[in-house]
Amino acid sequence: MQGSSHNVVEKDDRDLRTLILDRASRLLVEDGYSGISMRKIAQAIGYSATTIYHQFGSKDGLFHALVEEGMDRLARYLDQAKGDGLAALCRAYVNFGLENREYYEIMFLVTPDSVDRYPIHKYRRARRNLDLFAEAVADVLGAPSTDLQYVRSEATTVWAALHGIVALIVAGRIDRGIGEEQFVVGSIRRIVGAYSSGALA
Amino acid sequence: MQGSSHNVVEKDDRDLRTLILDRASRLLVEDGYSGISMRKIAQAIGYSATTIYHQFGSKDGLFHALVEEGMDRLARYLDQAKGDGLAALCRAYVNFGLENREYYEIMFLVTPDSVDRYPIHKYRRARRNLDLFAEAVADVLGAPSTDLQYVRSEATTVWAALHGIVALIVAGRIDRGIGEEQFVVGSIRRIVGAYSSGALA
DNA sequence: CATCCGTACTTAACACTGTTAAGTTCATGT
DNA sequence: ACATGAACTTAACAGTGTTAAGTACGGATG
Repeated sequence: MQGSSHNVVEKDDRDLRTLILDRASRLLVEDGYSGISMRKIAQAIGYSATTIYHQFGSKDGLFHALVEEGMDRLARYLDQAKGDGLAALCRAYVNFGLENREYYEIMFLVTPDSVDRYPIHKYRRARRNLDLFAEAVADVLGAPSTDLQYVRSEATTVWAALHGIVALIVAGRIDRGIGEEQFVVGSIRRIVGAYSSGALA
Repeated sequence: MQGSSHNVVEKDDRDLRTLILDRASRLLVEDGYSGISMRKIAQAIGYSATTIYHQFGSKDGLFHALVEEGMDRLARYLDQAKGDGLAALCRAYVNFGLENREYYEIMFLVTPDSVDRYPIHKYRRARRNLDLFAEAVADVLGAPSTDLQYVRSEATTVWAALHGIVALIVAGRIDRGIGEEQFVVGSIRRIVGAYSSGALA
């Protein structure tokens, strides 16, 4: 049924595509995810909403593209902290989340009902980001890089903890009596501590 | 402007109110948050949508009531594990999240754009739940119950880690190669470990 | 009895959303 | 000159939260 979209990406389409993405990104940052709509984006670029559909197929399509861009941004944060140890990597992750709240929202907070059929290949970026944590965790644990599954699981645990931190802060659910910076620093210290001091063999 | 709602809660209104809440809860569990709408709920109980507005003021009003109910459910889970140590409390939290995904979604995952002006008094329940963690953390740390602010902050760190676990699992973002149960158990062990083995004085 | 009044509820609309069928416009190739 | 197809638009559908206006009824008051 929906096989009508030819997925045409010719030379000139690139321009329109990036124009849409740029404006959408702008509006996303300004108004948050729930503040943007296909019509608003369309109006902002001077095209009709249907044009966006011709380019991205659906709002999810545009959504995915923005998520991808967010993953790249995150990767830049993490790459910069690469090699500086687990604590630095954790801090970089949290910094990304707090400094790019709207991107964090669409990347990890919003579930557009179609998260199940996310095109898997688009998650290579996400997995690569996780692998950065796996490396750092393996380092701290005195990695037997044989058991990759185990290291990945532990890296996911670290990621979950960090995600919890960012998610609660971004959602404004942390008690105001608790200083944000102190909370972040203290939490990361706990996370790293759980892996450093010979804990759990 | 919106001061027109008399907030009338007489005898008979209780029935209709709980009728709405029951059906809404049912639909929430069956269809998830995005699957319910005022009109659908109204149709399910044989009233017009406007009637729900007369009872709850807005979708957010109904939403808040459901969140409150969810907080009670969570409290029941946590109370059952009370006194059995931090690990048991953590496990109870995660179990609640995984066994009541739709409630967890509206409680901590969905941000209805008005999370800022949540009526604070409704968060007594939420804070009480957090206090249960504070107690358990204080126990494990060899509590100087003087520094309540510090204990609360550490309890929030634990909560954040647990929230991350549930959030990622519920959102289906954990790599399928990682066993859910093993992941949960391993993560909780790390969390408890971060506080038990004389870590961080 | 008749009138008023407020409660409980409904209908109908507004402005918005994502989405799509059915065009239209227009340059290009034959 | 004609056909093709790509690029783009208009107009609509079905749905959303929300609200103004109105109806029906029951009880109190003149």
